[in-house]
Amino acid sequence: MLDVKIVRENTARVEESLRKRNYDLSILDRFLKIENERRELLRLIEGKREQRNKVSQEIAKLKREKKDVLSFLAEAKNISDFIAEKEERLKILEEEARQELLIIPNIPHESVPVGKNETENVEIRKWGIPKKLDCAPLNHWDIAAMLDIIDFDRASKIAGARFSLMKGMGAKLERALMNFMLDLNTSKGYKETLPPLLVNRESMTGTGQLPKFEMELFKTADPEFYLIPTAEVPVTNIHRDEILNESELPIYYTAYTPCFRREAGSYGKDTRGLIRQHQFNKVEIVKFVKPEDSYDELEKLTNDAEDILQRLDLPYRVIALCTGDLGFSSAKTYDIEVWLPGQQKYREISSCSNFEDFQARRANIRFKREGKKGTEFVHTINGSALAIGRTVVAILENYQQKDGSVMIPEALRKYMGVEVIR
RNA sequence: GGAGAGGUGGCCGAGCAGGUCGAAGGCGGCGGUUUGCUAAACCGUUGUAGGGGCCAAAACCUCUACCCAGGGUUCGAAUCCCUGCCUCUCCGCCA
Repeated sequence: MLDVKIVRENTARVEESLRKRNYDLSILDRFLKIENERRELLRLIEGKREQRNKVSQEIAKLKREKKDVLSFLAEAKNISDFIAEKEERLKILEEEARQELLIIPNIPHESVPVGKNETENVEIRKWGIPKKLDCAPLNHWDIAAMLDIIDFDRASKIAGARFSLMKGMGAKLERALMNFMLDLNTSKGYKETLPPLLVNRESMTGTGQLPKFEMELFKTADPEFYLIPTAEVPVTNIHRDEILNESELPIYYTAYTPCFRREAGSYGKDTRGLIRQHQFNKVEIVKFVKPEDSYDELEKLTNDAEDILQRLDLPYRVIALCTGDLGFSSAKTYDIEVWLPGQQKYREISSCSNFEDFQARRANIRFKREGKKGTEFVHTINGSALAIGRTVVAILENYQQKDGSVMIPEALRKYMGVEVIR
């Protein structure tokens, strides 16, 4: 959520932001129209309330002196009736203004490249060289079928499309990756957490999934909970409605969780294999930082996610999302894309974003500076480190061998207990 | 699932036979006195948001709202009534 003051007093900046993101400018006009009416009405009501409070105090005084108050009662009643009527309208306006404000996206940072869509994202750096395989590269689902470590057919019997059943060394590979990633992240100062996978509406609104993206979420009926699409949601909400001390910052968390996504609107995309699932495992890293540090911290967080790929010796590149591809809540995002020989393409395996104070304002996460009056919103940053299903894909495809077996990356062997899956 | 207790400021905790209560007291924070230094003691100060005075800020003054949330009663609600949410205790059931 943007600062109402910025929207009101710095409208041009918000307009530019919407234009760069290819958003319809009408959402801004709608908001401003409602907001102006709301302010005007609020002034009127506050003036009337002042009147009423004065009369009420007068009544209290007269009563104490045992004097007659009848004429004042009638006057006060009139004012109260007037206020009650106007307040109804005010409530409607307040709710409307809030709803409009909640669907205005964050303002991209000045360093974000301007562009229409994902084709105009900018490559920042590349690491590693795709290995020359001594055979024609296979897709991970063919490799997995041959090794009998992922069973998509039975998964669809049990649940449906876009689910997977990991078996044997496949299941163990997922578990090994979780442990490897969590161990590495915690060694860098990220505190391990294991949060709820079902959350309430407030939490989803706090991080920006609601109200705009309801269609992308799974939801339980009674009682009503939302299944998390990423650990970002419960972990960022750890400090919702809190005031942190400056000395506590920065706070680093890491969390392994399953993630649940409807994937509505992605019919026909990545229908085979592990790339796009309704349920997948992910290790996330999240930071709460002071505003002046947030862009340095984003770079460091991105490096921390890259470190995992380097240790697994998987080639990747880092791209900066352009304004047209940037997520709703994000001010700046780096995607890390891993090389997949089976597709002969780089595919997203992590997304690292600085939300500045956009989530913090929605979720009301503030901090107090030492010796200073008042509070400020923290900046929140998070990234995948990493998406585990896609890491499995990358390992299967990059480490496949001519005989159909798959080597285990050096760093993972102590977690797997074997050097090769065959 | 059954029975009970409770949700007040950064924290703890009074107030709850409706009026001068934004709310006693304590802790913490900040400023000061004292001190070789530290501690202690003492004095003062200390909520958030929005609006107006002055739209260039800051300070100051002033108004409005906020005692879990939402409704209701009333001239007036932290206080009374209803609903919801959350927390805790006991019993039952359960991985």
